[in-house]
Amino acid sequence: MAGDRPGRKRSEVSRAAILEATRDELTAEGYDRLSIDRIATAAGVGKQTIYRWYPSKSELVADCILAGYIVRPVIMTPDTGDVRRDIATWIRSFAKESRTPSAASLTRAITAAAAEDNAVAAHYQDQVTITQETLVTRLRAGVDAGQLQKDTGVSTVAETVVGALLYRILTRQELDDVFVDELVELIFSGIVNREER
Amino acid sequence: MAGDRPGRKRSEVSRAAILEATRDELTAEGYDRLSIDRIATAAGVGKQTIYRWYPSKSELVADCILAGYIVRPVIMTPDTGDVRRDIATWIRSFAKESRTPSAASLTRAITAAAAEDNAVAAHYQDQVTITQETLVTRLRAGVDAGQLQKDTGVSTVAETVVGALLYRILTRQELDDVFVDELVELIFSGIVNREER
Amino acid sequence: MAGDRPGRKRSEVSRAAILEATRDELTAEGYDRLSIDRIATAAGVGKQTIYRWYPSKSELVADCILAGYIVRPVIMTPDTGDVRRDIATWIRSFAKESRTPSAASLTRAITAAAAEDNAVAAHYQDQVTITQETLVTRLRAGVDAGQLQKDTGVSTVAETVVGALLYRILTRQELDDVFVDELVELIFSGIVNREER
Amino acid sequence: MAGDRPGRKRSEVSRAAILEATRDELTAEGYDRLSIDRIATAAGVGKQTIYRWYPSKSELVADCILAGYIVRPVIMTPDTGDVRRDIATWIRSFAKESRTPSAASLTRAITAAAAEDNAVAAHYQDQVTITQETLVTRLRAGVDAGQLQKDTGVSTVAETVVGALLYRILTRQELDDVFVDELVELIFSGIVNREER
DNA sequence: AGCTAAACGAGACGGTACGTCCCGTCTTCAT
DNA sequence: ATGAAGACGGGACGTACCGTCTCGTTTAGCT
Repeated sequence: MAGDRPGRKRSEVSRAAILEATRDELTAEGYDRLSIDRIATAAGVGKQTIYRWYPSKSELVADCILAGYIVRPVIMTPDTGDVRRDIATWIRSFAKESRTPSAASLTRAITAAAAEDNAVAAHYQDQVTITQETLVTRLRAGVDAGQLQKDTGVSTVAETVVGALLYRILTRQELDDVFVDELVELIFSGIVNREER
Repeated sequence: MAGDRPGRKRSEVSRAAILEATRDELTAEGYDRLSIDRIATAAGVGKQTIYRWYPSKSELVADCILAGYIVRPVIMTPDTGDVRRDIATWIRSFAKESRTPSAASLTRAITAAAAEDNAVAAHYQDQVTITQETLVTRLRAGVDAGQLQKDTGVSTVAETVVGALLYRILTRQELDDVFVDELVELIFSGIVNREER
Repeated sequence: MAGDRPGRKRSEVSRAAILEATRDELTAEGYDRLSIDRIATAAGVGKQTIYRWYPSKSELVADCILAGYIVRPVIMTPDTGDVRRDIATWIRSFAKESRTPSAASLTRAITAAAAEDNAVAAHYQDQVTITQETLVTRLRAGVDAGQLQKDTGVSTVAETVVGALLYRILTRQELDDVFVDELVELIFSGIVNREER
Repeated sequence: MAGDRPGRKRSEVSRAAILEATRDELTAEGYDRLSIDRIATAAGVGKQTIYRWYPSKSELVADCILAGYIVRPVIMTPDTGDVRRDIATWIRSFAKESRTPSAASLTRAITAAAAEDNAVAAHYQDQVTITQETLVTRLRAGVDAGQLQKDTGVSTVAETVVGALLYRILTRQELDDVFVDELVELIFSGIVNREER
């Protein structure tokens, strides 16, 4: 069989401890100030056990994301039949959850990590895609129901929404109701003045 | 007179050398791997000369932005009378410029810096605001001309556009024509299906 | 019968491989830089197989000496009837053999080991004693033959000779003919001037 | 002028602290178990300050000897006119001093160091030479006074005496009166039986 | 012209963290 | 039961940088 090599197996206990410690450090200190020494100590693990599995700080963070230690809780939206209301609810939930200081700082940290490293960026992308899934699904249902235009670039819309929200988080601006409302209005109605057409 | 203290004056040659070296390091290595020692050596300057003026890495980067060493070239748009065409042109220019590898990596580095540090974030915000200025001005003109809706949240629109573009840069996705076109369509027309109203 | 326990018996092949690898490491690197990991790899043996039999680095080296992997070839001297000539021959042989670079470095390594560790020192002492044996025997024969003084502290003489030789090896001085001749003269005749008595 | 380089000067306080800590570690742990980390901590010094001046553990120990932090107190001998008595006194003093546990362990450590490293060996040699100086001087005076044979290889005698003593220290044998007396007898009278000539 | 003082390059300092090597132990599979 | 393979918690290695602190030197304003 494949995995029947001799030698001790990888300790899942250690793996979990390392990833938890990494997430905590990331939240508390940010990506820039991550310290492998500190993570090892906090996880009660030898440094080599970290380096054995992760060639670099970024791979560690990447696995942290992959293993689901750094997740925005997936936001669900009921399908009330009114797309705009449902999407607005989703955005409002996201905004609310983002106002938690620790969530915001973890988001900033992980975004910085993604910005600086290719490997992290890939996993980050996957993770955000999952977050967007509900949004995309609801939008698609709206298209099918004829409420949204047939040729709507559903994923572009989702990305634009998430991009706008992340931008506010990164620049440390409030995700307040005014912004959310304007964003929803923008997304749905656009800015063209149709009265004078 | 103020500032007429005795002693040697701050060397502008050194200041410029430091900021240039910082920008180069930032482009090449990213914010995370910035090294003051290396900057000092590259700039041919003693470390103390850096620390005399910048209490920390982030302040240095902040001044680097402030002094215009890290700028996206301000993109101008002619007012052809057609708002949508003009905005599309602006976005397309931004996208094109962002496809330069060094511009993209510098953008990522500085965004990471902003994500991790408050002081940088503030200057970053200012800088992006300047970048958005043309966009905002053109949009406002469109509103005045009656082409756009009166209550358009002009700066929210600008932020959403920039947010979406930055998001693509951060996640290392192509800023291709399809995305740009869909973004423009989204911004102007929204996604609601007006046929079946 | 004793030792008839169940299970696989200790592999003499492994034991030999370990001791040989230890001797080689010792010669090449010295006691200070001995590495159990490297020995295990070189011997094609698991580390545990070493630790099962040797509680520490020093015990390993001690057994290495005990098992005769680290020996100065026993120097024999014919009994020509002339003690002084025979002893001189012995010393000259020892000196010659010590001029081999690998023999010298192994001697230094093992001496360092003995200096730093009690257990090694004991075995070292035994080993040197064996080396001295021929010397002591020949000296004793000389005493019996009336050529040497009756109350000669035979083992003190042997130790002094060996001590002097080792001292030259440790300090990396040549064991040249001049030194050997002076040593022999010293041992046999002493330094007192008998002419003017 | 020569030494007018820019930059902060080497801290003599740190140098002294490092050498003292090294000597203490050497006495307590031996050469093999020397730890630069521990020395740095004990000396209240950054590790780099050690590595800046000493490329390796052995260079550090070498400077420690050179700077006189590891010395056997120089043993003086009055010239009573009786060479044998004076030399015996010297040896007895050396033996007595060597019975101090810390002196013995430091001697063993430094001898191990000399055995394993060329650079240390050179300085060690110098240091021992100084120790032997008194001995050599007294012997030479004995030769001049006609008490010793004219062609006595004075330094070979000194080396043999010291070599024999060090050998006993290395192998952890007592430097008792019996040994000392036999050594003195051997050195002065040799072992040849003159009665029956 | 001489004095005082700030800024400069250079570089040593006490430290923190890095990524690697090795220690001695423990676990797993194969013989 | 023994053995090789190899992961584990931990200690030390030698290096890179941090931010601070002297140094000798240069440049300015003030007397």
